[in-house]
Amino acid sequence: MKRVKVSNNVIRRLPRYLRKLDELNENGVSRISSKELGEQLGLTPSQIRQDFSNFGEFGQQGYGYNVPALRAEIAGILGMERGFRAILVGVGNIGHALMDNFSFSDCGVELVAAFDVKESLIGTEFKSVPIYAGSRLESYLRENDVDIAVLAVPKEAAIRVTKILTENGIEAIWNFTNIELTEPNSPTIVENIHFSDSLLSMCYYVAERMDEHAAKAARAERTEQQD
Amino acid sequence: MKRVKVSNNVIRRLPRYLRKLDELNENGVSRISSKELGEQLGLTPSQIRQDFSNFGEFGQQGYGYNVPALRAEIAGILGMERGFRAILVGVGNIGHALMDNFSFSDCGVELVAAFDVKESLIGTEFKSVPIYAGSRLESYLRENDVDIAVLAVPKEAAIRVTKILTENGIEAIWNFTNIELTEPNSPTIVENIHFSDSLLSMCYYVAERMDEHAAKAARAERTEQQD
DNA sequence: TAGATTGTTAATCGATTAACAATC
DNA sequence: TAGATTGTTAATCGATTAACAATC
Repeated sequence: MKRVKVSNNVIRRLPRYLRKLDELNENGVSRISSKELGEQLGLTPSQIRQDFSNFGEFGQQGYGYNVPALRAEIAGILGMERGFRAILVGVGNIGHALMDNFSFSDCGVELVAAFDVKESLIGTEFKSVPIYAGSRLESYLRENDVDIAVLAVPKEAAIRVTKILTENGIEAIWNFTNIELTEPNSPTIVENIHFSDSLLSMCYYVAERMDEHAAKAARAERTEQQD
Repeated sequence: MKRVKVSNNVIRRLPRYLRKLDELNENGVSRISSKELGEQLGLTPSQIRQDFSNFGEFGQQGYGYNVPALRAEIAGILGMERGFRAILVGVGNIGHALMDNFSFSDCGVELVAAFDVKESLIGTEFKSVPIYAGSRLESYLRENDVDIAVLAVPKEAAIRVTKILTENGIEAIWNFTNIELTEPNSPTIVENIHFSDSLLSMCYYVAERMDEHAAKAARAERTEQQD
């Protein structure tokens, strides 16, 4: 059982560990030390051992970690065996891309239904997930056990839909809209995928890099003139 | 000019400031204090002032910050006025969704071309962005000035395409594939959008919440039995 | 001028890294 | 047994928060 509050930084590293362990598994590696794992992930062995020790003792002195066993532990910590049920609200571009490409089941999540207002979609199925009318969202939530809502509606509809979701007891919202959903007082868990935030952060680093290059070139220029 | 290395945490907050300032602007708010901004974003006033002070003095004692001016400063810091040029590699589900829905120009980035191997797409345009054959990627990079590549190809093609991109001097890769692109030695900037990492982190918090509820219920149960 | 609020220095807090005894 | 590597305690480092003089 988890006792102490584990920091967000640690939680964010867990999926990376999981992915690396899956990769090791595929390559037939069944055993790994924190030193080796650290090198492959760009982390210190200390950090890795500290991270794991938040949840238990998964290794063995003199040996390291058993890859499949550690993988199973982390999957358990992340709740992948709990069979969380999700619905998708908004089957537009991004919603459709998620249904088609993204493997919810690889994350241990079951996508049970989708909702949209577009007449041509309502009543159809995609990859055996039924698409219902948006107007049925509220009654569906009341009548079914749903943990997670994937919010992929247009910006204008986001607030209205969020209200329906939170008022009908959804645990968590995976937010693909570009609005700030996180409310200070709300008990609903919100996880944002903000494409523009991600791109802009990257742009900062590109700009920084270019400035460094320019500064270096300017210095070289000055040095040359001095000769 | 930027002198000191600014921490990643600060950089990740900049796009949030930007979004909030845009919202304030739309609502006709032209002036804000760090106290008020902090309340709206769930940050301390101290942190906000510290963040900004990494880049300059944007406020005024006794007054606060001018919203449009601060917005412009942050946009500048993020490199939004530099006219970075991007290409999209892979016009599948997610690539197409980005072309259709995502506003590159809102981030100050110009999407100049897209590439795919699908015959029916090659030679067409989408929203006035030309789609070329994947085989033309390398020559395009040599002949054109491109800063950013948006990588939205299937998993299997990711490594091969990344090699072409890095060998032809791309500055940064916005990675939508689920593979770990970050190489320790590579000079290429990589920004990952890992859907599954995001969903799994969220699942952890959902699981934690449920465990807390269960524990509370169990405690209540025991208390009742004692009576 | 008086009140408000900045930018910055100092204090605190938390996360990462180092060290090491325990033990496989 | 000897070597390797863990889990954990202590030390360091960095980020956040608090305090306050400067000043609009």
